[in-house]
Amino acid sequence: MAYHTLKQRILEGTYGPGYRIVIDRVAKELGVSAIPIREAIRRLEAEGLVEVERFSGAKVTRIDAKMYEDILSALAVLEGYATAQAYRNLTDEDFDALRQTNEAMRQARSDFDLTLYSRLNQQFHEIILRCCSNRYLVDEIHAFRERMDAMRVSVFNLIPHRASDSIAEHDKLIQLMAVDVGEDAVERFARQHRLATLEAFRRWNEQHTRLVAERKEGYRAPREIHRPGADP
Amino acid sequence: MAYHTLKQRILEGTYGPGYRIVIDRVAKELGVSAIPIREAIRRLEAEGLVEVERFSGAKVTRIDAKMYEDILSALAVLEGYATAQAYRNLTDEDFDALRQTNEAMRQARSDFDLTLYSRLNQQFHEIILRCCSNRYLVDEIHAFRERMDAMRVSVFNLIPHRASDSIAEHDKLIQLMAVDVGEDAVERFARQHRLATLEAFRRWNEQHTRLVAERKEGYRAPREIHRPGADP
DNA sequence: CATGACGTTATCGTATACGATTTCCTATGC
DNA sequence: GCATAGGAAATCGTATACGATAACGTCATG
Repeated sequence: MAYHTLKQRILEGTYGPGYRIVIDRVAKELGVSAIPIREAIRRLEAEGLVEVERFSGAKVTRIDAKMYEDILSALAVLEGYATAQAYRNLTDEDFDALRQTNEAMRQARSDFDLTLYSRLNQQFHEIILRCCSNRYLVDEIHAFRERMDAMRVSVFNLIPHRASDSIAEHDKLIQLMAVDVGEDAVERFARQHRLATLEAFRRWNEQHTRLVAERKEGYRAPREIHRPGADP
Repeated sequence: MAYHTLKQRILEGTYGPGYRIVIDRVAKELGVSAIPIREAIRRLEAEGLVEVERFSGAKVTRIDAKMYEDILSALAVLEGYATAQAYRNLTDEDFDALRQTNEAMRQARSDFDLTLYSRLNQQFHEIILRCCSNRYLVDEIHAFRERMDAMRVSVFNLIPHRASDSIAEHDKLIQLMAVDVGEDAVERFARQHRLATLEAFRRWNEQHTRLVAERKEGYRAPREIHRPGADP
C-alpha cells in the first residue's frame, strides 16, 4: 500500500527534509496509478509529514531547530502528565520489567550498542504508557514521538544521547513511582526527564552554530531525459 | 474546495457522528468528480474526523463520553503549559483586552446570550495563546479545540456552561499572571480551569445516565431511486 | 559569469470509464 | 411477522486520458 511505503521512507530518512516526492514516478515504481499515491499524500499532509503546494506536488516537511524544540517540549508536557496518570496502574510485573529494561540499557551503553539502547529506551517508556487509560493522550504521544524519531534520523542524528543521565533518571523515576510520592512529583520528574533532552539538544545546537536543518538537503529525484525514439 | 466544505459540515454538525458520507453524491452536489472528494476524505481521516472502511466509504467518527473526557484532559494539560509559557509575553494592552473580554462575558451571561458568551470565551483564551512562542503547541491546542467544538455541536450541546465560575476564574487568572506568581502556579490554575469543565461534564453525564453519544444518530443520506426512463 | 526570456517537457489535478464490493430491496419459506 | 437468500443497484477504488501548470534547459544579452 502506497501510504505505508511513503510514510516508512519518510520516517526512516530515505526521503529527507525538503525532498520532493514525484507522484508519477512513485506510482510507476509501485505499479499503481497516481490516484492512490495522491490519496496517500493527502494523509501524510494532514499528519504534517509533507507539505503540498498546488501544482508543485509534495515536499517532505522541513524542520528547523525551533520546531524540534517546540515538539520536544510539548511532548515533555504530555509524557509527564501521562506518566502521572499511569503509574498507579503499574503492577509488580511492570516494575520488574522497568528495572530489567533499564539494566539492559546500562549494558547496551557499556557495549556502545546505540540501536539496542534506543529500542530499550522506547520500551521503557512504553511499559508505563500502556498503563495510561487516556487512549487519546497515548495516541498523541505516539504521533509526537514518531515525528521526533523521523527528524532524528534525517537531520539530528548526531545529537548526544546523554545515556548515563537517562539511565540514572529512569532508576529515580521507578523509585518515585514505587513509593508513590504523588502525581505532581511524578509528573514533574517525568517531564523534566524529557526536557533534559531538550537542554542537551540546545547545547549541542549552539556548539554547532550552523542551522542543522540546512544540512543534508533533501535529495531531489533525478530527472529522466526523454528523447524521441529513446527506450522508456 | 471539497475539503473545506466537508470539514465545515462535520464541524458544524450537519454530518453527525456515524453519518456515512457518500462520495458520489457529494461529488455530484459540488459539481466535481469523486477524486477530489476522496482526497479530502483522506485528509479528514488523518485528522480523526472520519473513519474510512475499505469499500464502505467514510463515516463521521463516533465519539463517546470517555473520548470526550480524554481529549478534554489532554487539552487542559497543553493549555495549562501554554498559558504558563505565554503570560510573561503579555503586554499592558493584552491585559486590558483580557479584562474587557471578561467583562463582556459577564454581560453576555446576564443577557443569556450563549453564542456571544462562547465566542468571547474563545477570544479570551486566544489573547493569551497568541503570546505563546511554541507554535507547534498552539497548533495542537487549536486542533484539540476544533475537535471539542465539533463534538459539542453534534452531541454534547446541552452541557451546562458553568458561566459564573468561568468568569470568576478568568478574573483570578488575570490576577495571577499580572502579579507573576510563577509558571507553576499559573500552569496549575489554567489547567484546573479547563479540568473544571471536565468535572462539570462528568456530573452532567452521570445525571443523564444514557450514553450521550448514542443520541442523535448520524443522519444517513437518503437513497435516490433510479428507475429506467426516469429523469436524473 | 550572471540574469532573463522563451519554449519544451515533466508533472500535477481531475474527469471519465469500468471492474470490484457492499448495500438495499424483493421474494420466499417458516 | 420475521429470517434468509438472491439479484439489482448503488457505491467504492483506481486506471487511463487529457488540459493546466511548474520545472527545466537553452539561448541571448549585459
